[in-house]
Amino acid sequence: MNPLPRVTIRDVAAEANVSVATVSKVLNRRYGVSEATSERVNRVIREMGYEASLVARSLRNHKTNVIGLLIADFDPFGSEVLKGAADAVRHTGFELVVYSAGGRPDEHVGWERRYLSRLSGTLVDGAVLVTPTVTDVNYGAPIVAVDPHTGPSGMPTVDSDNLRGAHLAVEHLTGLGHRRIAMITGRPDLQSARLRERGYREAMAAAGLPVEEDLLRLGAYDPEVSRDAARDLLSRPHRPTAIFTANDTSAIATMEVAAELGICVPDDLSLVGFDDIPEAARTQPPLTTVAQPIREMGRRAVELLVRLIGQESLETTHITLVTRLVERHSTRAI
Amino acid sequence: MNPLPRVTIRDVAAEANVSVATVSKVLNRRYGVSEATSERVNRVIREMGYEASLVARSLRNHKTNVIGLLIADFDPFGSEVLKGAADAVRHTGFELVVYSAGGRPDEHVGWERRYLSRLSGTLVDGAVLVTPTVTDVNYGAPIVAVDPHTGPSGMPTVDSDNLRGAHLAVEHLTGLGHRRIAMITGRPDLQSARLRERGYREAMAAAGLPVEEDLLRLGAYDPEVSRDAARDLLSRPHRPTAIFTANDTSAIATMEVAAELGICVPDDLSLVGFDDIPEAARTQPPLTTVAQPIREMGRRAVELLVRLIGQESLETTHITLVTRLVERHSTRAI
DNA sequence: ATGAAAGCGCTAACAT
DNA sequence: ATGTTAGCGCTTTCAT
Repeated sequence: MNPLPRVTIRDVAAEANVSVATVSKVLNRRYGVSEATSERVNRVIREMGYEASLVARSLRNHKTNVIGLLIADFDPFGSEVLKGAADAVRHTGFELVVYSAGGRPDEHVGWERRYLSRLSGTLVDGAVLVTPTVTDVNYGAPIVAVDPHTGPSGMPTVDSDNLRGAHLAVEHLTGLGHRRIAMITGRPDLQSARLRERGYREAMAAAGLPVEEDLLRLGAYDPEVSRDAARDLLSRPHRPTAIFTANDTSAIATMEVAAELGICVPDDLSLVGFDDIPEAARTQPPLTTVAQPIREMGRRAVELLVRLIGQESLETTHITLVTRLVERHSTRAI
Repeated sequence: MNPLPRVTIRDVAAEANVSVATVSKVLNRRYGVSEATSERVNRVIREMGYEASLVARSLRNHKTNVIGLLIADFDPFGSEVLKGAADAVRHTGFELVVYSAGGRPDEHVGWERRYLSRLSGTLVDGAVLVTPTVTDVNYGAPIVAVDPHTGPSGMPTVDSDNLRGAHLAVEHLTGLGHRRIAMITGRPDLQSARLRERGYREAMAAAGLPVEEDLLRLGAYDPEVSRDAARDLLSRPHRPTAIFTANDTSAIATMEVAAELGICVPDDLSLVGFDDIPEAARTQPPLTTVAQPIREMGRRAVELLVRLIGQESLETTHITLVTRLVERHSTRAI
């Protein structure tokens, strides 16, 4: 029952009556091993169930064939990026390992930085950072950021066109005749959230509509905060006829609050989200939202990273994917 | 732009004019370093942004404080287990790293075995295996299996009461007056799937209903295979009035096929799934299903593993969680 | 209080 | 064809 000690290359060497160097050569298919020896060593390897230690190997080589993905939380956005990355990695000969922040809030900011320095050059050949808080550092290995908190820095980045997405959302609403359009905003520390808010303001202005600051409420990409925001917005005497939320999670929270208040979506209130997470298609009514190709962002990030690792010279290291409006049933003409 | 070489303990030592041993002592808060030296070293560490390499450290110590989670695929089940595990790990002082199978089919069976031997004793102190194909091996580190393919072996296991869950599903259907109840089965290589099928047969028998072999179709826990199964079942002249599917993914596929065929759920067809993945609550109509506490399975697996790593002596290493019927709107009395 | 040196498991020069 | 050896970055005796 007690864990057996690991079988090491020395055990194999001893058992096969050769040196560890020979075993290593067999392992790595190097030349200079006779057919007979090679076969014998392989047999012993199989018999003993030996596998080279990834750790020891990493320490020696500086190539591991694994790419890391660092993610703060397994929220819907992160999970989708993850799936896309897992998908892309299949065709690359790399393996994927995922690190999640331990979760202690005090360790939150900059956690990817610590992880990275501990891993890079050793355990991973490069890493994808999902919504990282830091983007300014030069690590020991290539890094690609997906939807970073701060705007494009020197770091290779995959994001989507948040500004245009917000335009699309608001234009859809104004096109439907809405004029009192509120917004539940995202996390002010995130570039994506700021762009979505800017898009809202620009599109309102373009439609000749005044932006009433009172109609902007912080949702912080968080269900609870968004519920409060929605409750505030919807329990006013002169409430907005439409709400644009900075992400789908906020929209879903808003929908729930509306239901509690007896406000019918879309009859009494139009709602547009952002992201198009899988859940958005399954709300009641299904949510009209701005789709970001989240999985594709994960996929592209891995592809970019692999090329970076391979030292390919790239025309550009900033990829911005298009956003588009997905009209479902949470909006209606006024 | 080119990645800087890693800062190593030697760089720090050189910069601080001490030996690497001293730096190591400072790092690990060992006694025998003067206050002054310690402070100086710490300053240099901060200035250089040094972090000890996880790899080198693992190779030396044989304790890493990280637990691994091995998962074949980020499917809904696996993702939920992952969330539960990530949750539980927060309170343990361990860190979680997730490995996903590369995905090449030829490498599929037994992939967790290879990973495990490469990691154990070095990179992770123990591992959680999600729906592993092998359960019979003694590795270098503690292992906990979640919903293993084969039945309980010697390996510590977390699963749920699949047999009782299937009973619940079929009893619900027979209680509603259904008699022609079909089943779309799971993957025959999985213990869980076999138990669900056995439960179906037992409950049918208990209700005095004959099991027509023709009413059993393979769904393999796979959307595509399940669609075919559903199409076959539903396009017969004398079709079943109810279908019990081995998991929710199959149920959702069946629901889609029913819609295509103009068969109304639940009016023309009652449907019961298994798992209660998040998607199940959001189908149209919402799916009646047997809930497994998937996240809790992940949580319990981590808890069990941590105790195993800590050498605690346990009363039992097999945890079976209860399943329960969640009645939503995909079933109706005949 | 500090440092020299051995060694964790492995690979790659460099012998033989 | 095979073996010897150095060294990857770190921790830990064991000197000094």
